[in-house]
Amino acid sequence: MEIPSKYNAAEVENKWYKYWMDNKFFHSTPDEREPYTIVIPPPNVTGVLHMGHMLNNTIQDILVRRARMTGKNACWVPGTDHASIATEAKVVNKLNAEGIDKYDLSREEFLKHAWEWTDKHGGIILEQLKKLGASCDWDRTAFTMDEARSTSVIKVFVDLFNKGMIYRGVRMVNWDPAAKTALSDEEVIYKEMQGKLYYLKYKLTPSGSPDGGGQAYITIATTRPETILGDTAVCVNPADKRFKHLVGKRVLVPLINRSIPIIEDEYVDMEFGTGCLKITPAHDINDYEIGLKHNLPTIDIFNDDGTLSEAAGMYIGEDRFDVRNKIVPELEKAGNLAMIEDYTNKVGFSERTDVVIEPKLSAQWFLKMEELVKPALENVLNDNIKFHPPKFKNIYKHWMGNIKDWCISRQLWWGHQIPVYYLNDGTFVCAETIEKAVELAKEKSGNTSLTSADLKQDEDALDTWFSSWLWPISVFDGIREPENEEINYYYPTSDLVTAPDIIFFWVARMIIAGYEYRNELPYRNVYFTGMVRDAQRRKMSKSLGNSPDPLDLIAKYGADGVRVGMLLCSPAGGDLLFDESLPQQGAGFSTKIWNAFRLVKNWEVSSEIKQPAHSKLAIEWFRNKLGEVVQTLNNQFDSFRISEALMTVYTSVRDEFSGWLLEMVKPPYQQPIDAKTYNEVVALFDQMLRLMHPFMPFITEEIWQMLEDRNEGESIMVSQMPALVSYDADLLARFEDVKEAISGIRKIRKEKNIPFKDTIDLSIQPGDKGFDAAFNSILKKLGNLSAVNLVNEEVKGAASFRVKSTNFYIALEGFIDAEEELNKLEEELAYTKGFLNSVMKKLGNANFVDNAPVVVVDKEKAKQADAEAKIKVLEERIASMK
RNA sequence: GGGCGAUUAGCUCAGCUGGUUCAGAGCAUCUGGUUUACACCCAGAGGGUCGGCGGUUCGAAUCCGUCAUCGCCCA
Repeated sequence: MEIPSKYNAAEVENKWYKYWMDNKFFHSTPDEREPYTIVIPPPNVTGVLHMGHMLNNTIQDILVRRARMTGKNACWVPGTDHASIATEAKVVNKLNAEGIDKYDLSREEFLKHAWEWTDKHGGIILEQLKKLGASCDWDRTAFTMDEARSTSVIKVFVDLFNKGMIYRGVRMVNWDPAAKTALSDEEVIYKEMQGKLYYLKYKLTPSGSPDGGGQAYITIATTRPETILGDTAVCVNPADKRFKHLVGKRVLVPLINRSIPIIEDEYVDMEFGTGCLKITPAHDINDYEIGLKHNLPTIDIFNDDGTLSEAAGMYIGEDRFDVRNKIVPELEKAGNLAMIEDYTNKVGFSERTDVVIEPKLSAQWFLKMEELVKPALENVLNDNIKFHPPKFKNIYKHWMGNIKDWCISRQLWWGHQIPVYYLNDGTFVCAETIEKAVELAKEKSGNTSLTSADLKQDEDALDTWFSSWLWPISVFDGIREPENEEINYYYPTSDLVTAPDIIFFWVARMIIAGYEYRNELPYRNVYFTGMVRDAQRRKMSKSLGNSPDPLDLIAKYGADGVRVGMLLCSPAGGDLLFDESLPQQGAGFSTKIWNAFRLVKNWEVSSEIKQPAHSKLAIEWFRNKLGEVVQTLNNQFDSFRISEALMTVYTSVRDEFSGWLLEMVKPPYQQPIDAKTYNEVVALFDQMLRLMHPFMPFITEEIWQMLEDRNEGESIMVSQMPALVSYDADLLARFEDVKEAISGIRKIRKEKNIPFKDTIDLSIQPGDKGFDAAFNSILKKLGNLSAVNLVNEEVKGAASFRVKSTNFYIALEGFIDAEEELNKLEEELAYTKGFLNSVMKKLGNANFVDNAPVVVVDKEKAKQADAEAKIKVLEERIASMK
C-alpha cells in the first residue's frame, strides 16, 4: 500500500463523510441499549454558519461520538428554527428590494414568500455542519414550523389557555416601530446616547395660579419634548417643600393648552432636573405605573409606525424624531422653553431592526409564570440538572426568582398564528382548529348557525421561543403523542450544549416545558460554551469583518484541524479568543499523527526476529500508560472538561506515543521490526486512534482503515472506546525516572556539545533504594550508549547527574571543568537542603504531626528520607572532588 | 442602582474537598539541532510576591473580610 507523504484533508473528509452517511452510522432507532440524546440548538433559517456554531457543534459532535463509542445508542437530532423577527425582517427587506411592500400583500401571499425564502436558505447551515463532520441523525431533521412542530405548539397554547394560564392583557411593551412588533426586554439593546435635556415651562391655569393672574408656571425637564402632547399630569415629590403649595393645582400643557393636575408621588427624584416630572402614561413605563396609581387618563399619541396619531392633536402623521426637531422652536416661540442642556442617557434599540424602541401600551397575550417556574428552579438548584460551569446556577436562580409573565404574542406574520378566534361581538374562543373553534363559539354564544366565516383569527404570531421551548419534546413528537416509543426512549435527553446568552430565552423555558409536559427534566447537563471573540477580545461580527468564514478555514486546515483549533483554548463558559494560529496548530497535529502512521506502516516486518527487551518493556509501559490516559479522559469527560480532555489526548499522542513509545520500538536504520512488536504497536495505535476519534473523526478514520485490513461497513466511529482497566501506577512512576535519566543524558550531551550520533558510556551508582536495571536496554537505546556499567563508587573526571539518590556518570576525560561541575553540585545540594529544611519544619511542628492526616504526614516523611539520601550522595561527591 | 463573576508567566487559561519545592499547561520568547516518520519537527532554557491589605489555620493561590481594577447580566 502506498501511503502519501502528505495528508490530504479535503479529499479524505469528503470520502469518509459519504461513507458514514451511506452506512447510516448516524441514524438511531430505539433499542435495548442506553440512549444518549442531544438536540441541536436549532440555528436560524436565515443564518449562515459562523464561528459560534463551529464551537458549539464541535463540542456536541465530540460528546455524541464518544457516547456512540461507549456502547450507547447515540442520537443527535438536527433542525432549524423559524426565527420570526429575523426571518420576517429579511423577507421584508428582500421584498422591498423588489419594490414590494409587505402591507400590499395578504398574509397568505407574504407567507408564500417567506416559505420560499426558508426553502432556499433554511438548510444552508445544516449542509455546512456536514463539512465539520457533525454526526447528526439527518433523517430526523426537524423545523420549528413543520407540521409536527406547529401542531404541537398550537396544542400547547390551547392547553395552557384552557388551564387558565394564558391571558390577554394591556401592558407596556417595547415596541419596534420598524418591525411593528413588541419585543421582549432581552431583545432591546441599550446604547449610551448624547442627547439634550429640555426644560419646559408649564403655565398654571388662571384658577390654579397663586396670584390668580396666570403668570406663574412650573418647569419640568424632559429628554423627549414631543411626548408632552400625551401628558396627563405633572408630578412632584411629597417631601419637596418647593412645590408643596402647588399640589392639587392645575397647569396647561404647552401648545395644546390641555389642563392637567399637579400630583405628588414618592417616585419623583427631587434631585433630578427641576424636581417636577411630567407624566405621560402611554409612553413611559414608570409614568404608566404612576398613571395607574393616580387614575390618570392615558393618551397614546403614536401610531404603530412611530408617527404621531390623531390623539396628539398636532403633527399628525409625522415621524417622532421629525416632531422633536419641530416642536422645540415652536415651544421657544410660545415662551415655554426655559433652557436646553446636554445630557447623556441610555436609549433602547431593537436588536433586529436597530431603531429606537418606543414604550407602548398594547394588547398582548401573556403566559403566567409563577407556578410554572417552581419545579424548573428547584431541579436546577438541587443539581438534578447540572450546569457547567456551575456559576450559571446563580444567574438562573436570580432570574427565575424574579420571573415576570411571559409576553408570547408578536405582531408578525411569520410564525405560529395564535389560535384564538374572535366573534363579531369581541368575545373569543381558543381552539386548535377553526372547526373546533366554530363548535366552541356555537356553545359560547348559543348561536348554532355560526360558521367559520363568522370567526376572525387573532392576527398575531407567537414568540419564536414559544415553539423552541418545546424542542426536546417536540422533535420526538412527545406533545402530540405523549406515549410514543421514541419520546419514551430518548427523553429526557442527555446533554445540552449552548451559549450562555440564551439561558433565559431558551434553556430556562425548556426546563419549564419539560416539567409541565413530561413531568421530567429535558436534559441532565447543560454545557455553556464561551463566546468566540477575536484576538483583541472583540465579538466576531459581520460588520467588523473580523470573523473568518468557517468553510474557508476548513478548506485550509481540514475539519479536524479546525475542530482541534476551536477547542484548544475554550474552557467551559470562558470566552474563546480565536486566532488562525489555532486551527494551524490543529492541522499541525494532524500532520504529526499522519507521520507517526507513515513511520509504523512503512516498517518492514520480519517474523524471524525475536522481540528485543527494550521493545517488550516499552510496550508493557505504554499499555499501562494507556490505562492511565483512559482514566484521566473519563474523569475529564465526566466533569465536562472537554478542552482539557483534548489536551490529554494531544500530549499523550505527541509525547508518550510518538515521542517515547515509537522511538523506543523503532528498529535500527533499514532493518525490519519483529512481528510481535509490530502487531502490538499497531494494536496500541488503534487504541489511540479511538481515543482521538471524537475530536478528529476524519484522520482517525482514514488511518484506522489503512492500519489493518478492514471489511466494508466497518468504521472506527462505531468501534468501542478503550475500556477503563487497572494499570500499574508503580511501573509508570519508575518509568518516569527512566525518562528523567534520559533527559539527564541529553542535557549533558547538549552542555558538552556531544553529537547524538557519537556513542557514550554511562555508569550508574545505585542510591539508597538500589537501582532498577530492568530499563537499561531502554537507556542504552534512547541515550545512544555504548555501555551501561553498574558501579559502586564515584567515577572520577565524569559529568554527573542524579535521579533521586542514584548517581549517573558520563566519563568525559578532558571535557570536564572540575570547578564548573563542583558549582553545579553545590547548587543542587543547596536546593535539596532547602527542600529538606522545609520538610523538617513541618515534621518538627507537633501541631502538624498531630492534626494532619496520616497520609500527608507519611508523604512528608518519605520526602525527608529521599532528600537525606540525596544530600548524602551529593556531599560524598563534593568531598571526593575537593 | 441591583445581581453575578473574574484578577495566577508576555498572551490564553488550569489549579476540583486547604496538604509534595505547588506555583502548572498550551502558545509566544530564547538557545541548540536535519540522529532517514515528522523543521507542520526534535532537544533544552528563561519567565510569576497567585491584584493590595488584613484574618482563620499546624499549613492559604485555595476559606473569610475589605479595598482596587475589569467583565457580564438586569433595572
